Amino acid sequence: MMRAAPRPVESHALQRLSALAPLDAMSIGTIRLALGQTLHVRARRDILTEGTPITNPRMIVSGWAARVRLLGDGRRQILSFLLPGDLIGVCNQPSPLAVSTVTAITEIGVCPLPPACEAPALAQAYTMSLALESAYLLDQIARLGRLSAQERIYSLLLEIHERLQLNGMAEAGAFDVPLTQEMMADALGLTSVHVNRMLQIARRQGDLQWRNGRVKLINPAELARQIGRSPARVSAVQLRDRFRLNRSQS
Amino acid sequence: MMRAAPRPVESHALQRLSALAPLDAMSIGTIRLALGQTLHVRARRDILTEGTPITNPRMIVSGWAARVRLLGDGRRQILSFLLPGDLIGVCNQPSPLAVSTVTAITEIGVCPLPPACEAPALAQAYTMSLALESAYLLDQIARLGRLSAQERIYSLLLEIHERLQLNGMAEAGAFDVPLTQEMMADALGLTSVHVNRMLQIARRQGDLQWRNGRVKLINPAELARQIGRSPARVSAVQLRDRFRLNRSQS
DNA sequence: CGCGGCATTGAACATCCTCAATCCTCGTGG
DNA sequence: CCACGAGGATTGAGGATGTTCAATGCCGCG
Repeated sequence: MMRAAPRPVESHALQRLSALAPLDAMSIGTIRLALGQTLHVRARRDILTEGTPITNPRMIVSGWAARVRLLGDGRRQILSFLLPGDLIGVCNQPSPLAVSTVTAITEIGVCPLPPACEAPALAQAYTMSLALESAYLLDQIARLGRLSAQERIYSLLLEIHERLQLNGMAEAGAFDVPLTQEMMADALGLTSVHVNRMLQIARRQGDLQWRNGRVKLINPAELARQIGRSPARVSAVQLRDRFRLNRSQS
Repeated sequence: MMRAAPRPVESHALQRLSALAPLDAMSIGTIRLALGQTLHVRARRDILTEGTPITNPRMIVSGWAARVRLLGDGRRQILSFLLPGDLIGVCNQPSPLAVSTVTAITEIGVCPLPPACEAPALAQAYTMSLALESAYLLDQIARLGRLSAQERIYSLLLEIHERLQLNGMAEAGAFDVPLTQEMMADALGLTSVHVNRMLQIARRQGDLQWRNGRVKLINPAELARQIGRSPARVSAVQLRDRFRLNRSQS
């Protein structure tokens, strides 16, 4: 499913962390060390199971994963997507349990969380990451609770766009999205049939293109305005490098 | 709206914290000190505004608040409810911004967060509290995404029941809920009209009673089974005192 | 008594779902 | 090179679940 990546794939996680906090050489060294221990997990494999003790915090290096909740009767809700640079199982409780199952969507690279004990900048980045993660969870709640199907789709794609920009995986509104319509549906509280229909409308209206797993938002800013979405902000300190790659667009 | 409480009202926050982690005398002293500085906020007042810098972390002492997201056109989503013992604006970022507006639902008592720097047990309790909070956010996502209106109502009431048990505000499946049907609707992604209809069915089926702001779940365990809900668990260490007050029931 | 806020009701309607068939694409094996 | 199979996308028809709008009831309070 995943072909060889066109560029050094580990760089995305590093780019994200260094966008979350200014990293010193020490931190970067620690990160590289951890990246060297990256292991790969096949698509569809669980890498964490709800209710299970969390042994080791990790970081997504490449590929996409999803936090999932299963309901006894087969219904499934994707709580959030995990992209390169996102953290897994980070918390400082004594005997933490996973609060959700995490499943690999594509084949993914996962490395142990670079230890932050001697790198305050890293700890800083993790704090920001957690804050962002929880902000996106709140967005997801508002999305499911109060947006129409069409709006939910735009909102989710805009979020993904925003997050992929942070780690350098999006350019000029275009980015890879290895999701089936059914996964979109499971994330958005819809059925795949309905997602399909709404996507067709979106394409017909010229709001986006979606071919071969690649999405292009024709006018992200306008879309965001239209559904009243503003980028997630969790700190008065500006995230670095954001939108750097997208100056060209409008 | 709020009458004088029948019992020492500050005890609920304390009870919650000590259920989250075993507190030493030092911690309890710190808490009492903070409780002494409790200020009151009128119902409907905002105590935090989305996008605004967070100045001081606080704790709910009495009453209910809600984390809210407003959509430009008047749509409103309640992200979560804040009950006595819940924390507000806790995070260790440098310049944190509020990610959601917090509004008082009833008149509430709020005190500064008891400082945990010299009380590791307190820090522990806060960590648990944050973990629980995020677990409940995930529940909320699954609720909005994949449950029917009827199931959402049961699920939310069960969550509230569970949380009120933790801080000693529920007994034998009965507890005060100062919510209008419209607030329920805003939390559940429904309209108040529909909440009304579903509640009538629930009452008619003998699943619950709801009079004068007091809810009684006739058979919480059976309800939970029916919608496939299990209590939130974030740590392998058992929360203390849970259900202590409810041995009588079934 | 009259007012305000909330709960309740009805009828018409929109959105989204279900079920099932069909199409498309792509990789496999003959 | 082509038939085949699998997974995903697309389509249609009918139906369920929730919404909208507007009226009415209820109840505590000044």
